[in-house]
Formats: sequence, C-alpha cells, structure tokens
Amino acid sequence: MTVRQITRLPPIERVFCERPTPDVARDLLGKLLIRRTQQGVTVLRITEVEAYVGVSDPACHTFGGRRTARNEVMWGEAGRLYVYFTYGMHFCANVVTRGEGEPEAVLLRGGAPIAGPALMEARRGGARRGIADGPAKLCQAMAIDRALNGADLTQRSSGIWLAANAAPSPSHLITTLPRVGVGYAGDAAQWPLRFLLRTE
DNA sequence: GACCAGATGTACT
DNA sequence: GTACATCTGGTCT
Repeated sequence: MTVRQITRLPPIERVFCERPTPDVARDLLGKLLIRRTQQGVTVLRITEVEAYVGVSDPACHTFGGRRTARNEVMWGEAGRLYVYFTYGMHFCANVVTRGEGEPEAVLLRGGAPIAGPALMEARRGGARRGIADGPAKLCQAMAIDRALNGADLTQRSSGIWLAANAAPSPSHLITTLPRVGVGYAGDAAQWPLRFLLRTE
C-alpha cells in the first residue's frame, strides 16, 4: 500500500472511541497512526497499548476525579489526542475514550513503521532500531508534542489521525498482560489492560 | 538483566 | 517550595 493510498483511507469514526476503554485498546492494535507535517508523512502500525480506565483506576491521571489543566482533554470528547509531558523530557500520547465526563484513555506504547522510516530515524537522532517501541520514542518518531494535545484523531485536518487498512486483528495474535509500573496499585496491578500485537 | 542519572512540568503543601 | 512523574539511554554486572 502506498503512502498516497494510506492517506486516503477514511479516518476512524468517533463512535469507535466511545466504547469501553479496554475494547478500544484491543481494537486499536493493527490500526494505522498517520502523521502529516511539512517534513512529510509518517505512518505507524500500532502494536502495543495500555488502557487507563478513569477515576477508579489508581494508575490513571484522573484517579479519584482529579481534573486539572493538564488532564482536561481526558474529560472531553472521545477520539481526541491527550499528550502529556513527563520526567522533564518525554512526551506520551493517549487516545481519549468513552465520553465527556468519563475521563478514560488508551496509552500508545509502541508501533511498527509503515511509511516514512527515514524521517522517523532522523527525528529519533539516527536510531535505526527500536524506532517506536516505547511511548516516548513513539512520540519522538511521530513528532508528537504539546502542540497536538487535544487534536482530533478522526479528522485529517488535525495533521494526525487514525485509520484502518485491514480487518480487526485476530484474537490469537493478541497478547494480554498486566500493565507496566503499577505494582503499588493493589488489585489494579492485576487488571489485564495491556495489549500487544504479535507479528507473525 | 538490573540499576541509575537525567531536566523540568505538574500537583499538592 | 518541594516531591515526584504512564521513560529512555547509558553503564555496570
């Protein structure tokens, strides 16, 4: 499939993101994240995600109903991009799910380059391997930063959007695991909210 | 594989 | 004012 064909794929619809967050997370595997800048087009096939299920999730930014300027996007409509800055140097990108007043999201943890690998390498400082196998690397490779916080992933005009070029990923290729770094969270540490797409 | 430094925004006192 | 963060990359074992 050519870049031109990919950019002509219809963006996902908002209702896709309004479903229960774990369902959205699982179904995002295999979807295409498309980024258009003046430098060119880059496309990533999503291979790893994590669901954050809102006010009852100790690992979620909105746990306990926290609502601040930073996480305001999570409280809004589904299908938006929530970008936050962490550890003083990294960005992470999330897809907002459910609906207004239900602050849940899916963290994009990793993807495989489909188009524009040279541009991604350049953005990543020349790294050729592991180009987007972590949430912050993914943002760097796709030139995602604070300016894209709140971008609508269902509209090409945002410069970044989601599309599907194939049927949903078959369940036998999907691995479900506990999330990373939430061992402190009691029961929540066991919640199977991390999804990986095996490449075979 | 395990451990740790790094640089600053954010939340909370 | 201060503690710490949904990490990464480098170093050491």
